[in-house]
Amino acid sequence: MRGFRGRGVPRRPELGGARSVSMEDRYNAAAVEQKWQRRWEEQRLYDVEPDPSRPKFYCLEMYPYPSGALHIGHTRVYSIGDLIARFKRMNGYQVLHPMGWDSFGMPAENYAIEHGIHPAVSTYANIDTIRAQMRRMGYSYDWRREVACSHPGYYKWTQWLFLLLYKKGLAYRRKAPVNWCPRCQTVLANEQVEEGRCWRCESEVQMRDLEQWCFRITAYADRLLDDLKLLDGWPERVKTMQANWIGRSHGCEIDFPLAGRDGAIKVFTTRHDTIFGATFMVLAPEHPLTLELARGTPQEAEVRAFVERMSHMTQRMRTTLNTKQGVFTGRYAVNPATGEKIPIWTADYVLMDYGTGAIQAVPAHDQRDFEFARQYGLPIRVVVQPPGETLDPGTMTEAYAGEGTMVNSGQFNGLDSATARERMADWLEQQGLGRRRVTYRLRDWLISRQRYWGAPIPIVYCDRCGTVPVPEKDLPVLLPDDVEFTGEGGSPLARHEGFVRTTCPQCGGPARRETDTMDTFVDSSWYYYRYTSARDEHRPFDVDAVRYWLPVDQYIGGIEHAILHLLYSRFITKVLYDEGLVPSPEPFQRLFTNGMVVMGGAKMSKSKGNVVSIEEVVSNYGADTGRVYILFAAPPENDFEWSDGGIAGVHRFLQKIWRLMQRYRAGRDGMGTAESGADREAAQRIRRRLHQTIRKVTDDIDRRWQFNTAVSALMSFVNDLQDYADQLPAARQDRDVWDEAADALVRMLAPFAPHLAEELWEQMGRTESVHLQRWPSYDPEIARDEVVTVVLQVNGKVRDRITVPAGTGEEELRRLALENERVRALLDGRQAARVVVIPDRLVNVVTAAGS
RNA sequence: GCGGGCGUGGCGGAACCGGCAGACGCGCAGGACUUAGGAUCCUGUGGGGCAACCCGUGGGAGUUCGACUCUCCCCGCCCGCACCA
Repeated sequence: MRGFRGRGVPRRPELGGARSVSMEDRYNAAAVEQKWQRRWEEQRLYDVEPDPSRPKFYCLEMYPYPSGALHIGHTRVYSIGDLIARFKRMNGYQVLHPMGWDSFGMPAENYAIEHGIHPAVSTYANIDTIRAQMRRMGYSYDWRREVACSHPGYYKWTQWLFLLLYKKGLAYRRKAPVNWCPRCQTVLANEQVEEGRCWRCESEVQMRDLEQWCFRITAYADRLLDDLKLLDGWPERVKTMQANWIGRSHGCEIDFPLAGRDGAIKVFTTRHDTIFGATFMVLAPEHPLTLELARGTPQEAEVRAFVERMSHMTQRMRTTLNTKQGVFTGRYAVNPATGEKIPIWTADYVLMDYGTGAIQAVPAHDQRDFEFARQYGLPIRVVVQPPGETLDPGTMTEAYAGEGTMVNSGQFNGLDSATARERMADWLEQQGLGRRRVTYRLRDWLISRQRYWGAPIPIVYCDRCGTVPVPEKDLPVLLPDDVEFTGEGGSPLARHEGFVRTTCPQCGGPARRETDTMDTFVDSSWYYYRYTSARDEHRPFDVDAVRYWLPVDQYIGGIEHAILHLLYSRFITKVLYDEGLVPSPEPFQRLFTNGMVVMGGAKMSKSKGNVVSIEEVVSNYGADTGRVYILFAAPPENDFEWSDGGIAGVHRFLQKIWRLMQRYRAGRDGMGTAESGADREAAQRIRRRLHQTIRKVTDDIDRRWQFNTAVSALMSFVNDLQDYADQLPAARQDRDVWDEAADALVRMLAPFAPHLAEELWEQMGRTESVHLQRWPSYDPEIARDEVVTVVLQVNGKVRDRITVPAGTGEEELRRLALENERVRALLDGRQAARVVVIPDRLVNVVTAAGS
């Protein structure tokens, strides 16, 4: 493959004397990287402003939570993003490439509780550390646009956003059951509950109803689902996850009248076709009717005890019990289809916050109802018969949930179940018994946090005026600095009298502030707008700037945000879009979810002690080596295993380029014009390989997103170039070809190894940064192979290879194949039954059918 | 259980539209240079066989002149969701 190697030609002829290169023999990454980082900063090389005369490209990586230090996983995301940003810049785009900090959140507050260091102090120290590390990696951010969501200049506008939603009726307060730790006196997020216990003090977590602020994301459920169709540039996987999360289902809401008293129980079902098979009903334990119905029945005490027991159990605890539990309420309802009296139960498998919190139980056709019926001896009635089978309630071992023919269903008997679903919906609506309904799995977004380190919710409670939003002119509602972090007794804000006590913006009377802060996902749901005018003090963002830059052309981040952050951002964007503040209904045109970096098979994490420090990589090999390695080690969507050997190999590659370029510079004056046949051919071959490499690298970056193969293409080309330098004395090498190759190679290197490329570029006598140059283009004519290897097969097996001019015709190839010695020997006098010719690729000689 | 993805040398991976399996790199072996090498360079490196050749992309079938690639079944691993009515 490497055409020039291994032919016994003396190695390394003069070419300026490879061993006597007067410049540094080795690339000194530390010195060069520092030099250029300083210069880029002095020149404000990566600052960018809108330029309507040029196409824009908004390249965004998910902003990080500023934990102690940058780790390898981070650098993967940023190295990919920086590659794309630099590549697009070199292709003539005006590239917005900003960075900021998701700097509110619980870890800083917990750190404060444990170490007595104020979250603001530790957070800003961490930011300084990470920013410095990012600079050492050489990422091309416009740092003037840096945002930190914990900065009052930022959260003022997060509060503005809250008020906007409040005004639109999309922010509201409601009682919601939450995980509550009685010892810590605070709410816990689901992920902070481990097997029913508080992660910090191991107390048993309770369910508690608390007043909570919510965003009405469910009002956008349809649009969030339907607009997924607009997102061509998103991974199917993420779209599927969002669609499942939203969980739209079409069905009916049906009223089941109570027997012997007024009132009815509303249920939601997607299988209203099975209503004739509803032999009992089940209410969620939390359903408001559960206790009410049981009152005065012999079952009252039992129901009361059951509901009480369930109230302490989280959803997770209920689910992990494999058996369903329930009790009879002592009351009956009337099946509106059959007129029968059916018992009303309450059970743990019915959830209050889905549908209506009550179900019609059709044990023959729902597996959960079936299990429950078998366990408690409730009747089972088949109303859908599967094709070619007759179900018998007595012998069934599981529910039949599929389609079939209606039986035991009055006037609907004989219909197929899909048709029956439509007819019965019509019938229910005509009879006033029910109505078609769409239900979602998606819940409203609970944004209250009983925590200090977040954006205060800008609401005031006044005895006279009630709930009053803080006027926009009074924003931001500042977080007080002087609070105590004890870890006991809930939010420090609630105990801070100076914060809580205020006056009502409406009547001027005494009032109390809301002490909950917002979920950090609110902060991150709009930060990509703030980048467009990060220091604007008068509005959340400059609408014109947003119109120029948005939507984000490429968003890059981990799969862990497939639902949360990405769904919330889409929601907030739609709210802003409806206000006419942003130009598109979707924030992120294309989304890329990169794989993790693992070590010893496990995700790198401090607690596992398998963290590779980025400092170590930079000081051992330099930032460029780290960047190229991370791009080369695996396709960007794969997880990959960090390997010390692998990074050393990449370092060798960069050193090899350095040495080769020093040889080129030293030997350049002695080079010629490669006129003789063999020399001409060698030079042309290099030129062809160069143009092929440009084609490959460009396509790999731009279309295929296969940076690993782009790097390997560069490696191959460098190998070829080195062979060329090794095989011929300088005088026989072509200076023009060398100049063209060196120029294009350094340009292509620029997005991968920006410091090395910049240094080489300067050495070549260029005065303007390589990062402001155009990406090299290739000439398809020059890239075209002149000769190709054509494979000769006999009955599909490779028997020989021949070299022919590219574009050799079918007839000629057939002739060459049939005349080929090896082919003839294998044919052994037999006739070719068929000859398949694929020009420039292969000839397959087939002797007989089926052989 | 449901949904999605993935199985290729000792390792990471390549093979883009059905056409040379293993590019590029790591590792390993041998060699050159060297006081030295953890620098650099050269050669070799899927398995079997002296060779012709045979086998080989998780396993089995199928379609095809031809399958890592397409279809079906099975096995294994990973991810997501999980009592959502």
